[in-house]
Parts: sequence; structure tokens; C-alpha cells
Amino acid sequence: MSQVQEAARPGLSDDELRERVLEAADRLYYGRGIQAVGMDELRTEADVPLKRLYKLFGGKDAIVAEVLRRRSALWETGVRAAVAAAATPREGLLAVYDHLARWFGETDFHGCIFINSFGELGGCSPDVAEIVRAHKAAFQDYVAALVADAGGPRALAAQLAILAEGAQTTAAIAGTPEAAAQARAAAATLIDAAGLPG
Amino acid sequence: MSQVQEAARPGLSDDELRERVLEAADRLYYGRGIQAVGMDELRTEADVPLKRLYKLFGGKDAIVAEVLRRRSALWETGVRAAVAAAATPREGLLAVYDHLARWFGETDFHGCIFINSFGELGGCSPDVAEIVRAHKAAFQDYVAALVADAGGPRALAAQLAILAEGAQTTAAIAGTPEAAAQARAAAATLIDAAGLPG
DNA sequence: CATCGCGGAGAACGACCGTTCTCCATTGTC
DNA sequence: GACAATGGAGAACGGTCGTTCTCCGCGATG
Repeated sequence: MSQVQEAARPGLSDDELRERVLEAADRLYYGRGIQAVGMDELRTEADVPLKRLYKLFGGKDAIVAEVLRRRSALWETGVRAAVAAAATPREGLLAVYDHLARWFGETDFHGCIFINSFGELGGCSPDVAEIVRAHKAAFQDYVAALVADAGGPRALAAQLAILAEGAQTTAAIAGTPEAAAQARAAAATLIDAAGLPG
Repeated sequence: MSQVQEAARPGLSDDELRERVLEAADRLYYGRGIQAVGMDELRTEADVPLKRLYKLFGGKDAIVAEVLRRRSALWETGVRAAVAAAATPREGLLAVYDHLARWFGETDFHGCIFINSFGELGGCSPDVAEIVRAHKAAFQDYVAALVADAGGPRALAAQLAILAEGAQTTAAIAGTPEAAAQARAAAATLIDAAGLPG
């Protein structure tokens, strides 16, 4: 058995390695913060040669941006699926908070990676700040579209989005998931007060 | 004029120097993040000898903790004053969001330093995480007391706190202050729906 | 078989971190 | 006036960061 273990395989594709790196980076950055995780630890966790890592991504900044973009797409997919499963427009809006509740209940929940990254790097990295801003703006636009489809007033959308944001920070800091249910109840009250059809 | 400019004074008191250091640390940490600001930059900004800095505080962790504790006290003072100026319990609750609106409108607003610090260090520093948790818990307790005094239901307090949190993150990331007014409108709706006397 | 080039492992590099230490001017005391 | 003590300025230290480079074993090619 030579010292070369992995190279015995016909050679892992670039796409496969990118996937491994991004999965590891997501897990490490989300759990401990971006600055706290060095390239060497990422290299070890993903089991990818450092040289290949730099050839595939160019540098840490690009990996961070890619991780955030993937999380954004994952979030969008998840919330859209939750909303699509609802029977009525009103329940579709409330399904957003049920989706949050499931997320908050996961054992490795550590808050919203966009809020966390913005707190960590927003003051120093315009790139990260812009990705976070775009992600949150897209969510607000999505909620606005849901509210419009449901025939609700324009002002309701911003209020519902603020409730979702507040639930995320509250649950993350408290370390408990009940903020989702509290935000859901508040959302239901706001929706009803807006005279939205049930 | 010798090279010793400051020492010509009879000697700055420890309290005075502590104040200068904490003021500079607050400004730098809040604007750019904690890990992005080194002790040398803090030394320069506060114009305090590095040796004295370590004698006064012991280390960076202690400075960070002290900055957060001061911000917590400052926030508590500010929000209590805003509430106290209100004529009725209902307006007292809404005054919280007016206070947020004034804060969001400040030119150097960069979000909530507790949310930011938690995002940056919450996964690595139990000390920071605990200070942030305690600060947010104290705010929730304060809102709960206001709601109780106003005769509102227990569930309303958590909803109002979540709105305040969401407004802070939304305003910080978007870079605009309108989330405060949106949260205030939502709060008014929730308060009215709870049947709280006007 | 000789040679070449690719890719992997990890050392090396410069920069910066938090912290400590060295050196020196100044000051208060006998 | 000699001298210990204080405190300032900044170099030094060990460690870690992101990134690059060196070296070597390997497979492909003539």
C-alpha cells in the first residue's frame, strides 16, 4: 500500500471536489464563523489538496461567496416548497413560519448565516454585505408577491418579513425555537387585521 | 518641546484612560467588527500606551466584554427614557419603535452590536454569547413588564420583542431606517388586536 | 526505457494577531 | 546630587492567517 491512497481512484472530478469543499465550508463557517475557520482546516475537513482548492476557487473570498450563494438558493427552494404545500394564500404566508419552526428545531441550528456573516464581515467586506443584502431583498420581494397574490395590502409584506427576521435572531441568540411559533401567531393576527380572506 | 507630549500633564487618571479606551473600542468594534480591530489600532485610536492598556483591562476579551456591558446599559437607559416620556401604556410600547427609528437614522448606524457580535463570535466565545443572551433576555423581560403593566396578554410581549429584533436586522442589512416605522405599525396592530386599552 | 508534465503533500512566506519585554527619560525621595 | 521607581515608546515573540512554492512520485508519450 503506497502512501498515495486517493489517487488510486481514476481521479475525482472538479465538480465532485467543489461539492466536497463547499459542503465542508458551509458546515464549518456556519458553525464557528468565517474568520475562525482557516484554509488549512477546510482543506483537512474536505480532504482536498490545498493546491487544488486554490485552483478550483481562487481564494477564500470566492469560497465564502459561493457558500452564501448556495445557502441562498437552498433557502429559497425550501421556503417555496413549504409555501406551495399550503392550501390557501393565507396558509401559504403562515407556512413561512412553520418552515422556520422546523429549521429552528434542527440540532445544528445556529441562526441565519446571512445575518451572522453580515455581523462578522458586513463592516469590512462589501462583497459579503452585498450578497446578504440581495438575499434579504429577494426574500422581502417574495413575501411581497405572496401578499399581493393573496390580495393583501402592500404594508403587510414588510411587517411579515420583519417578523421572520426577528424570529431568526431571537431563536439563534436564545438557543430555543419558540420564536417561530410566536412570530407565526403575530403574523396570523396581522393577516387577519389586514382583512385578508381566510 | 520634548518628545513626551502627554506626560507633561499631571498624569491622566486610570478612570479617564479607561473611558478613552472604551469609547474608542466601542466605535471601532461597532463599525468594523471585533476581530477586524487589533490592539495596536485601538492603542493608537485611544492614544493610550499599550502597557497601560493591558494593566487596565488585562486583555482584549475583557475590553470586548466591557464594551458590550456599556452598550447594554446605554440601550436600557435610552429605551426606558423613551418609554417614560409616553403618556399612556400603549404609547409607551410604541415608543420603543420610535426610539429604534431615531437610532436607525443616525449616520453611523451599523445594526445592533449584540446581534453583530453574536454572529461574529457566538459560535466560538461562550463569554460573548452569554452577554448577548443576557442582554436580549433583559429586553424581553422589560417588554413583558410593560405589556403586563398595560394589561396586555403574556403572548403579546414576545411578539413585540420579535418585531424589534427584526427591525434591527432589517434596517442594518438594508441600510435604510424604514423598518422601524413598519415594525411600529405592526406593533400597533398587534396591540389593538390584543384589546389593550388605548 | 528515458523523459516530461501533472498533481499531491506539506513546508515556506510575509503579514498580522494578542501579548510581553526591553530600553530609556522622567520624577520623587534621601 | 545619587538613585530607585514609574511609565512611555516601540521592538520582539510565538502563533496563526491566506497564499505560494518546493519537492517528489506517478502515468503518459516518444
